[in-house]
Amino acid sequence: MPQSQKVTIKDVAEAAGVSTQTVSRVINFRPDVSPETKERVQQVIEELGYSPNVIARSLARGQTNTIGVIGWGLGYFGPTSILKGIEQKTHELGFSLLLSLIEDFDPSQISDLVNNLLSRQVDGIIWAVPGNDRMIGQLSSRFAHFSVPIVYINKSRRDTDVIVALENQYGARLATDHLLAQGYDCVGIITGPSDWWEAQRREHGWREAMGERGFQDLDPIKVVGDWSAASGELGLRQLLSRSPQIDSIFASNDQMALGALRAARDMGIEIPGDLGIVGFDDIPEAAFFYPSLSTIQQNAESLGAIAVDQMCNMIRARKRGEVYETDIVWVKPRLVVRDSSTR
Amino acid sequence: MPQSQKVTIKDVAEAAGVSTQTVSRVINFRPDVSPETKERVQQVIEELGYSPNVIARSLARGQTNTIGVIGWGLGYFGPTSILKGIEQKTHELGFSLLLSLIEDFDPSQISDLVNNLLSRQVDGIIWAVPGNDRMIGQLSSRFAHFSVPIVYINKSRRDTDVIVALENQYGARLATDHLLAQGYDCVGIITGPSDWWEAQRREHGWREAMGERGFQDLDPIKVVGDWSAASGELGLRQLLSRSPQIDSIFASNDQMALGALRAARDMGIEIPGDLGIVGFDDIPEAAFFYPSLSTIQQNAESLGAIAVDQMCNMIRARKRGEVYETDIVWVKPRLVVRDSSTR
DNA sequence: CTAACTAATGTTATCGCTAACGTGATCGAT
DNA sequence: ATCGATCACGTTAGCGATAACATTAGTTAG
Repeated sequence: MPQSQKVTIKDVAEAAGVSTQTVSRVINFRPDVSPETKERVQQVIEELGYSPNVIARSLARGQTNTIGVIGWGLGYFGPTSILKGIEQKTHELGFSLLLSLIEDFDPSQISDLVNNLLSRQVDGIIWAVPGNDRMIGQLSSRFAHFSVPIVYINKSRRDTDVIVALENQYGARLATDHLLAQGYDCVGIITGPSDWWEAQRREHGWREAMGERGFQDLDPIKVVGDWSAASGELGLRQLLSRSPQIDSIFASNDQMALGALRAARDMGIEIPGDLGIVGFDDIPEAAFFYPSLSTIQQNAESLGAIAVDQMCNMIRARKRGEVYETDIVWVKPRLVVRDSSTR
Repeated sequence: MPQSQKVTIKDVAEAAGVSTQTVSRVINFRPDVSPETKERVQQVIEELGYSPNVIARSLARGQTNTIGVIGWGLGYFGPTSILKGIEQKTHELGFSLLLSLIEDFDPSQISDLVNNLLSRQVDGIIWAVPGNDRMIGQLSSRFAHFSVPIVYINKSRRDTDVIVALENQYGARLATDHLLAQGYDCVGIITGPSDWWEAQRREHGWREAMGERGFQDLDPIKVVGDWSAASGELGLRQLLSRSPQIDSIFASNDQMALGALRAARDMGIEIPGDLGIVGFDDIPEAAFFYPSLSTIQQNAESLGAIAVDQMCNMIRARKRGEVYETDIVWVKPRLVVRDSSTR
């Protein structure tokens, strides 16, 4: 029968006829308690429905077992999956997760958020905001002197950081090479906003593949979207009116690919016959688009999980006074072939 | 130049030549500090880069300004939007958010999660797990004696709870009535799992509308899905082979509607000509399906925001020793008409 | 048989902050 | 002059736990 009002370690100690320290030893599984005392205390704990006040413990220990996450883009599949992975791993490792989401990239707001997390004494911070690179640059230097470890997900290399990142460039190569191998000749791109790291890397992979194929001036067969389906729809129209030789499209995410699919259909272009399309992300709906969408599958959840792992390593190292070697962990995406790119 | 290592209120007090209590007064905007002292202290705070330790404050005040959220279904549009709404409102009101996600409905795991949140001294808990009703019944009674307020999102009425819920039944009526008004005669349903509250309410709304239209035995024109596009695809096939008179479909969410769209196309059924379809949720992609999907739009973010508002009211009331009247807040969805249902 | 050790427990001080109460100074009203 | 307010602070005692040290038996070695 757990009580509704606060039972403290003191209450337990009194009821069991021992000191609070002994109770503390029991709940922390310290060795030097006699079996009888231990049992008695545990029984009292049970009876009183005691559970330790983690806040008080945090203050005494100087460690909260909490990590802060700064995220963006719930509503997009990738970021959401990353968050999911983070949450799972966090709990698995016995930490709690303090979540902050940002809407835009206002540096002062972000500063406030970080300070907020720090004053809540988080043991570490995971930066799970996909990358406006310029702005992250600013942050990085601000974060540099912080007292807690930081792990970044999907940001470009800088020297002093731990980063977990998807091989976006490799994924884009997979997509482009696949289209070329299918017999398409000219692969256009609908890319994400140009200051996003992810967009840059994906474009870079596409440029690489196309360059090797002998294409010189790639700008006419590229258009910039904003990750939305609407921008994909518009993008395809622009691309085809500008460069009719395009016979296939690599879209930097599945939403934009969906928009392109739609535009093609409205223009009477047959897919995959007249035009091949490959997306990026493998959102769950992709297999049910018509035609089903070939895409690059990224295991975003594992990105999040790895980030948490790294974080805990850093926390542990720091506690022991060691320095955790900064590192970058790469995660490979893979190609999923469906109907939209096979003729 | 903020320091990287801990500056405490004591350091500030010493540097400013006042007592810690005075510093405390300044940082808490208490009135009884002289302007000069206040300024001096603020300056020292600035210089030292002091920011209060929220953990210590929480312990002293007996309030953490943190709310715990138990969520499910990141990856589904509705639940994710709810979480987004919760996060926004939470920060707007100056609270922090401790996030726990569950995968399945294992009662003991859930008990652990809740206890975990409680031992972290959250000021309140928001239950944002869509509803397996039976299982929530069990929880409710366990939660009853807890010391913190709880707000449920989308659960059926019980006497002692505060609930924020979408009018699912009303939404389903909108969808069904719309199809009937468009001249479709027999509206079949692909519903969600039958122990989900949302699925039940949506089915109920459909039954009501169909009942008024004179339909007696509705079971043959109903099929149960699991919210996934795959189940929607399968569902439509089953439905049509069992009851060929069906000329339109209300799908309990947009993913299943997408699956149905796909099945229809594969079977050579023309939409909306031969078959009308309406979904539920209005996921961002819905407008770009082919044909674009008519659906019931729910403002899930506001559901989350309202829940947080309610929560804070309860917290405030409790602090003042008042009892917050338990209540249920209904949010109305609306119909969005697109191509899949207009002939 | 005593010094030295171990095992099992208790005491004290702190973690960083705030609530509650205490104090001296100033000031207008009686 | 005296009193009670008010102001502007300081002091003390926690919040609920843990770390570090102290203590008391009982055990072992020499």
